[in-house]
Amino acid sequence: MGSVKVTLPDGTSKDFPQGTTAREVAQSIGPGLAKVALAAKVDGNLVDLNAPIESDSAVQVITPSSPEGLVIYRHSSAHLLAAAVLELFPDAHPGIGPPTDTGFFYDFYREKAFTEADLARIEAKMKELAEADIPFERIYFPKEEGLKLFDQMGEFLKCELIQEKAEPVFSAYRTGKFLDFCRGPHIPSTGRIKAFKLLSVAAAHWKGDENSQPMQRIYGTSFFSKKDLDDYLNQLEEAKKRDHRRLGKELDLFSIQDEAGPGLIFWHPKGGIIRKEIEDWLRAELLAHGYDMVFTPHAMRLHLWEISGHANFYRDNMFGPMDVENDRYQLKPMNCPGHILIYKDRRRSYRELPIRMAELGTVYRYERSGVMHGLLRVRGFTQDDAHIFCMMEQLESEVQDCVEFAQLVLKTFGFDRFEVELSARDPEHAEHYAGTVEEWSQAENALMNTLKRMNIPYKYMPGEAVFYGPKIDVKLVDAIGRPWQLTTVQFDFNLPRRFGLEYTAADGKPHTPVMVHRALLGSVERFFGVLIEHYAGAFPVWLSPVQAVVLPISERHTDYARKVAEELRAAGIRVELDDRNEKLNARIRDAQLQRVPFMLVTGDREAQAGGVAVRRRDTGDAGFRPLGEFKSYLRELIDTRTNKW
RNA sequence: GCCGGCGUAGCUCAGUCGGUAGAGCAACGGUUUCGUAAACCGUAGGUCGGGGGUUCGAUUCCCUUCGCCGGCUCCA
Repeated sequence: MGSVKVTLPDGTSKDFPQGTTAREVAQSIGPGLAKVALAAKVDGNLVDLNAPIESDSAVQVITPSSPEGLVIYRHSSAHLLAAAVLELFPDAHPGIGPPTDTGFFYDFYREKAFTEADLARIEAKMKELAEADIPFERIYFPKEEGLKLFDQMGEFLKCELIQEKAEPVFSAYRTGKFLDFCRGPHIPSTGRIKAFKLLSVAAAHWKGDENSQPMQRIYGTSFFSKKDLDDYLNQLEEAKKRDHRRLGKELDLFSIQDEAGPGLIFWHPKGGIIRKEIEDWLRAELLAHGYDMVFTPHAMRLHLWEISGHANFYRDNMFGPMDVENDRYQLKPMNCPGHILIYKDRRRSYRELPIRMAELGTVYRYERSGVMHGLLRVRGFTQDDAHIFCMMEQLESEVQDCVEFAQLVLKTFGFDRFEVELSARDPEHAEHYAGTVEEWSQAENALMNTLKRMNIPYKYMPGEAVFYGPKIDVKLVDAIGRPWQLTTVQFDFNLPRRFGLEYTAADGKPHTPVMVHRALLGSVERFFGVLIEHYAGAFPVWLSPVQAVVLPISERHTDYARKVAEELRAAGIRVELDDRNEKLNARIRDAQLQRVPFMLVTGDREAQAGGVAVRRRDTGDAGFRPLGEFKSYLRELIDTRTNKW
């Protein structure tokens, strides 16, 4: 029996008998480590703690503090879930059950649907199985033999997976009565799973194919400690409180009307004023960034969409065409063809480039009935769209300007974190893409260089590009850490060619310009939805529909209160007078619930001294301020678009 | 589109094992004139999402349709 040399992450190495396990390695480092160990990484491969080490290797013990720890733990949690389901529902057939970013799920095929009550029973059974501390036992099967076994068990879905994915000898894990085709690794035993909760049951399709078997997916989450679990559950509660659909109703910002149709947004006065503020800011910035503002029709001849290709490859996402006289018209799903027509309306010189055409362009896209979601997924929306026509050598600086512009958006609306993704072509399938290999490399390099020059970390996503060009997506991260994809900067090789765009270059000859599609907010609707959730309805002063409310203490203070309101209104401040016959407390409560940033209490003392008693929505009573002073303070908060004050 | 759940007053919800419905808040009328998160009394308000069926009788049971919610899939 030989020995193997085990190198630990700190660089030290030690000899062990061949076939020693990672658990024994952990034990030799310290009993404490062995106790918390979940799995191990041997030469970069994740394995079970009791996997034998057969040759010299680098070994790292995976514990709850390792990045991989939680993923493995949740994968094991998914197995625990399946084990519990099979105990209670022998008619359920397990499909797949992976960990996710926030927990885990397991898909089952079963005739009858699981109910909420079933979830509670399953969770109780999981608890029981966890307390029984059942080991996760790794077993190897030759493919044929394993197939036969799963077939005898009636696990037809597992058989399908084994047929497709299994190595000649594959691994499976046994947890009590539950046997699963699984690569692993898993934690040592169910007793280690301390804090978990089942969250919901929903539908899924077998292998994500909607024509395939409908499955029932049970979602759950697990954490190493009860506290982490509680924190997560609280965060879910917090997210629920911020739900823009609920706040949209409570704050009277927008609605969706049954009578009008799903996915179509009605902006109420209070949402409307916020939209106006956003748009005013954006327009001013667009002009400052050298964009031209254009407006294009909402419906155009279908023929135009045939040229652009949308009538073909985008048809499933378009409203049907309408008959007009002897022609067919199409409600626009995109703004690009309109802008292209403006470009094409006369000859263009290289001296004019880049041309940056911006439009708050309202588009209509057909979304399948089950997918609409408040403001975040709708059928009619307004993109803050722009198309940049330029020469290849101008591309980098244009892209940089777009990314900087996106950063300005983030800053202005109080987001401090973002993530960037660069989607490139799949190098294996050049035939799927418009444009030559050289052009693609040039464009991808331009995007990449820009991000590198700007020192922006990004995720490189090969194969994620759309067929017409590579793109940069910016996801902003909101106040409670959720990412939202809004900004997109897309390169386009396709449309300039399809429409035969040209400019006359210095050599006097026609050349084809390149085109960049770019949206910063994405769509005004979605952006608004994200903003509502980000601020939890408590907008900064410049965006608040009502910036201050004046509250006379009793009827005899109404005249003074009215004067206060008029003076603020004259300074362009959105102020309301609440002189309803309600107690001060009640009116304060209403203003708080409406997230009005400032409440101005006016009684005898204030009238006497010519000022207001300021109450802030966040910190409460802020004491007396002379009216003139408060007015300029408020004006400044608005003019500087201050997010925190 | 698919799977599951749900549609009762403006809002949030209760209720009817088949005999046409209630609460709180909001609205309206009155009393009260109040100092930092809900004063008091009263009034009015519903073809129980729409259509069809079963039934002496349907808000309740069945079918269908529209919409919403949780997901799948897809995207700004």
